[in-house]
Amino acid sequence: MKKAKVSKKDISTEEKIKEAARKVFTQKGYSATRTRDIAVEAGLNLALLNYYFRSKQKLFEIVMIEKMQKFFSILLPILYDNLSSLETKIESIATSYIDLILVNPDLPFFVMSEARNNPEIINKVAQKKDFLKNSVFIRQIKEKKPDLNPYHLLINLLGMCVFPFIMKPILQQISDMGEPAFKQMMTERKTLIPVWTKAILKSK
Amino acid sequence: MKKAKVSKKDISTEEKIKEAARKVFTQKGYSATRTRDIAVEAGLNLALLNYYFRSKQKLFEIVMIEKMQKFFSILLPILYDNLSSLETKIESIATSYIDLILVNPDLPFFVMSEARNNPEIINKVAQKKDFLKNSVFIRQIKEKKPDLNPYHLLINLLGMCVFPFIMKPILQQISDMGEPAFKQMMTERKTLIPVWTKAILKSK
DNA sequence: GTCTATAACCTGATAGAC
DNA sequence: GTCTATCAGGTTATAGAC
Repeated sequence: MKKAKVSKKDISTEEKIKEAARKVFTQKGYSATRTRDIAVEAGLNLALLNYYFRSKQKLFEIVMIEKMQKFFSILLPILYDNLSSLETKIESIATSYIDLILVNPDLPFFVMSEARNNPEIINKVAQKKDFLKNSVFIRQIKEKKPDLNPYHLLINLLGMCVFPFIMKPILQQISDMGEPAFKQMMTERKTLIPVWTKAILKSK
Repeated sequence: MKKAKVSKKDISTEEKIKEAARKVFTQKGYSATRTRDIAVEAGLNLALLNYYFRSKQKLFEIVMIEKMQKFFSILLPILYDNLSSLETKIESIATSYIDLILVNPDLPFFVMSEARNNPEIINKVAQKKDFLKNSVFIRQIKEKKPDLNPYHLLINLLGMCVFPFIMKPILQQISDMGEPAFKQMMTERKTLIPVWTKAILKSK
């Protein structure tokens, strides 16, 4: 019997495990996390993980697909929006991605990392092979700048949003930048990235 | 007794192990590699790893520091070059990084990934805490664009070089881009990134 | 559904023969 | 120096009591 109402203090054991799994897997990756870590994080014992999910692998795949969807669910509707201009799309992507990642700082690294170990999993969430090629976004770039490979621009845009978070551990070691300064910088980037991207579009 | 001459077919066992360790560790990361994988890759047996290097951890640290140095050894001399202009530095960084990573495609991910698990290790290779802040490069950006946080530009520049390699597994799944097209794109970027970076510098 | 205890397996490291 | 065999400890998964 499932409960109809779920308050913060009254979540199902299954959900407790998932929540703990989300946290530990995204922080440490598949190989480095032990099922014990998840059990402890959830305040439960090991046996329950296997009772609710058959194995570490199964539990991981659930979390993985969820996170992948989170990562792509921002991109997809914007890329395929027929009504908005290219400029508007660029602004939307920058703002939504940075806001998303500020709240989920481990997300980009986790997605990139596990996509490497298991590239097929991307197909489970990103429909057809050439969904990028046929997007409105790519078409709009081609119209604006026919001589440029449009993927360059998409990579730059995503990179400017995502890469700072990936480089953060190194950046904080080799500079005097603390956590508040980093967040401040990422907030600035929400308005700067569209300006820069447009400058790139206009260049030479 | 060490040999004076070392041909390709006549490398020491120690070096065979190191070479195998480089390959497996950079591909799979610390946690996911088993010492057995390295032994097989080297065409040797497990016991020899512990004979030459005391433990998995020790062997890893050797590889890790080596790779870190490889990654930073490009940046350092350019950042501190008193003679070259900012524009020249930008061109040097783009060209050298992309050339380096085209030959070592797993390098950036490995460095970012393991720097996360073990941030202190960066200090073993990147001298003092504020070596970035006092660099000629950062000073030159400040002169050219006093209103901009100079780290923005460095992050953009590095990101444009490095991020495509990090995103490659995803990119190849969601687009029709194969290996030759990817390499072609990265070669194009060697000349495009400086153009874009200068456009960013000139932007409002 | 939840727990403790344990099985079954894997992995890093070592002993000891050659 | 190199190998085979094996240990010791940890990890995933399951059995069985409650």
